[in-house]
Amino acid sequence: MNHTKRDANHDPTRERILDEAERLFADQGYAAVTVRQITQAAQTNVAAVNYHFGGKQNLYLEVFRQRWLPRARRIRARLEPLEEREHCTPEEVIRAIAEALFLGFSDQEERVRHSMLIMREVTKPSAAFEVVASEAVRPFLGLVRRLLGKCLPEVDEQRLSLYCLSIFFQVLHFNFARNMVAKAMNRDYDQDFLRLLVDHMTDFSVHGLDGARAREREA
Amino acid sequence: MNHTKRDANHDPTRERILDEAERLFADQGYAAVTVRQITQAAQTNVAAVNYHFGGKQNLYLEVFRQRWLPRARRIRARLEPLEEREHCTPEEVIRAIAEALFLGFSDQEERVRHSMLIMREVTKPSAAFEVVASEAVRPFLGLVRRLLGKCLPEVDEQRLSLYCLSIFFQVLHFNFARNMVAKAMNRDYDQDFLRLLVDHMTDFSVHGLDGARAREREA
DNA sequence: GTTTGTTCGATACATTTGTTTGAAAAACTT
DNA sequence: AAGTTTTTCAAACAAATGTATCGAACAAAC
Repeated sequence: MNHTKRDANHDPTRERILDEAERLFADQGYAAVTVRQITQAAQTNVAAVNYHFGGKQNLYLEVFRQRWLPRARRIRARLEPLEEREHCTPEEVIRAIAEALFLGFSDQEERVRHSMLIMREVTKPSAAFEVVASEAVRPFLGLVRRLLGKCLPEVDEQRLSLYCLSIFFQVLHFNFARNMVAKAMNRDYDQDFLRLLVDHMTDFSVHGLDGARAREREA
Repeated sequence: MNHTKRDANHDPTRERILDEAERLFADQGYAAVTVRQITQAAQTNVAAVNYHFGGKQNLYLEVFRQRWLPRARRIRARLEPLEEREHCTPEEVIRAIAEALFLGFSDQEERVRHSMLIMREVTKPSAAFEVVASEAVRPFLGLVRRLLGKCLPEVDEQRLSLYCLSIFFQVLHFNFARNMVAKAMNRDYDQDFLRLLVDHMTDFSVHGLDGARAREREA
């Protein structure tokens, strides 16, 4: 009855399991991770997963609900100030997106973990996909769309969506394919490189929109 | 005599296993697929995988060697005519890339399968990654770089690499995240939509390069 | 101190996993 | 047609997997 430790958010074991589970799931994917790996990393017993989460599958979902989604909301919140402004340029919007998704994490490891989990869900949707799509991806893309739409009022719906996707995909991809990028660029993925990526992304995408703006001027 | 199996050259057990294995691995990932699923789909015995390939891991590698790589080479071959031409515009290069990666497959299912396999290797590199990277990705990016470099002779190395990656990532992503795209665009991923994507990709990326061209003119 | 509810951990359990085996069947060679 | 090699299959194997059980440890309430 009493909420002694029932405030699940402060149960150390539960928290440790969530942390390690997120790390391992991001790193290896759902099927490749075993409950024993998780509990061993969290320095507890095999049964702990079933006790606290009722099974492996539910633990996976809980990772998204309690770890991934809050972070996604935090990232999105960085873009909301732009929405209140009366006017902003495409460059400002795109740079804000790039900065949010490249630099909006507390460290590199968190950024990679976050990107990996979403990429895995896109690659092989599970029950978590619905949650992620409706609670994070759709609102985020919607926000981006509104922001861009405000700058480019004459661009038609479909084209606008494509621009949003092109921008979003580039950032996502530069985040998650960092091994390939590091190899292709022959560079470390350090903070400086991330800043370079923000600049590149912004430059490339702002000009990418020029087609739309030219079309707009004609109309 | 009843040689229903041996004489049909496209029906030998080995080929069927490779086909079904590729389909399943692309669909679910290495760890999530069981040998029994594969052999059942290929209408043969569990032992067949070990007899023909020496194990699950090696079958996975063989899928890349015998199915994925040849297809990747075929795709790349579509770009090679451009290299022989004395001069070509960025638009021609980018459109050729988009067309190769969007329309260069015999059907939609093959395109999706192909994209999924590479994305999975990027997400979680296995022994196959080295093969894919050195035999397909590196040569492809190298070719794209040479083609773009020919059009934009004054752009520095690093920037050129970033442009190549931005272009490559967009196509890859539009290919593999088709569920998300279809949902965001509220459209089917049919042939018409692919052609629309080619146009968008080309338009967006050609303008994306304008920053580089402007910088080039200044120099 | 006793009770009561919660957390934890060693162990057990039933499945499922990839792989092996040995013999039958088929295909090929002579 | 007989002999040899290659291929297929059912069954078995050990290891690993997710989950369930049950009692000990613990903390708070009485």
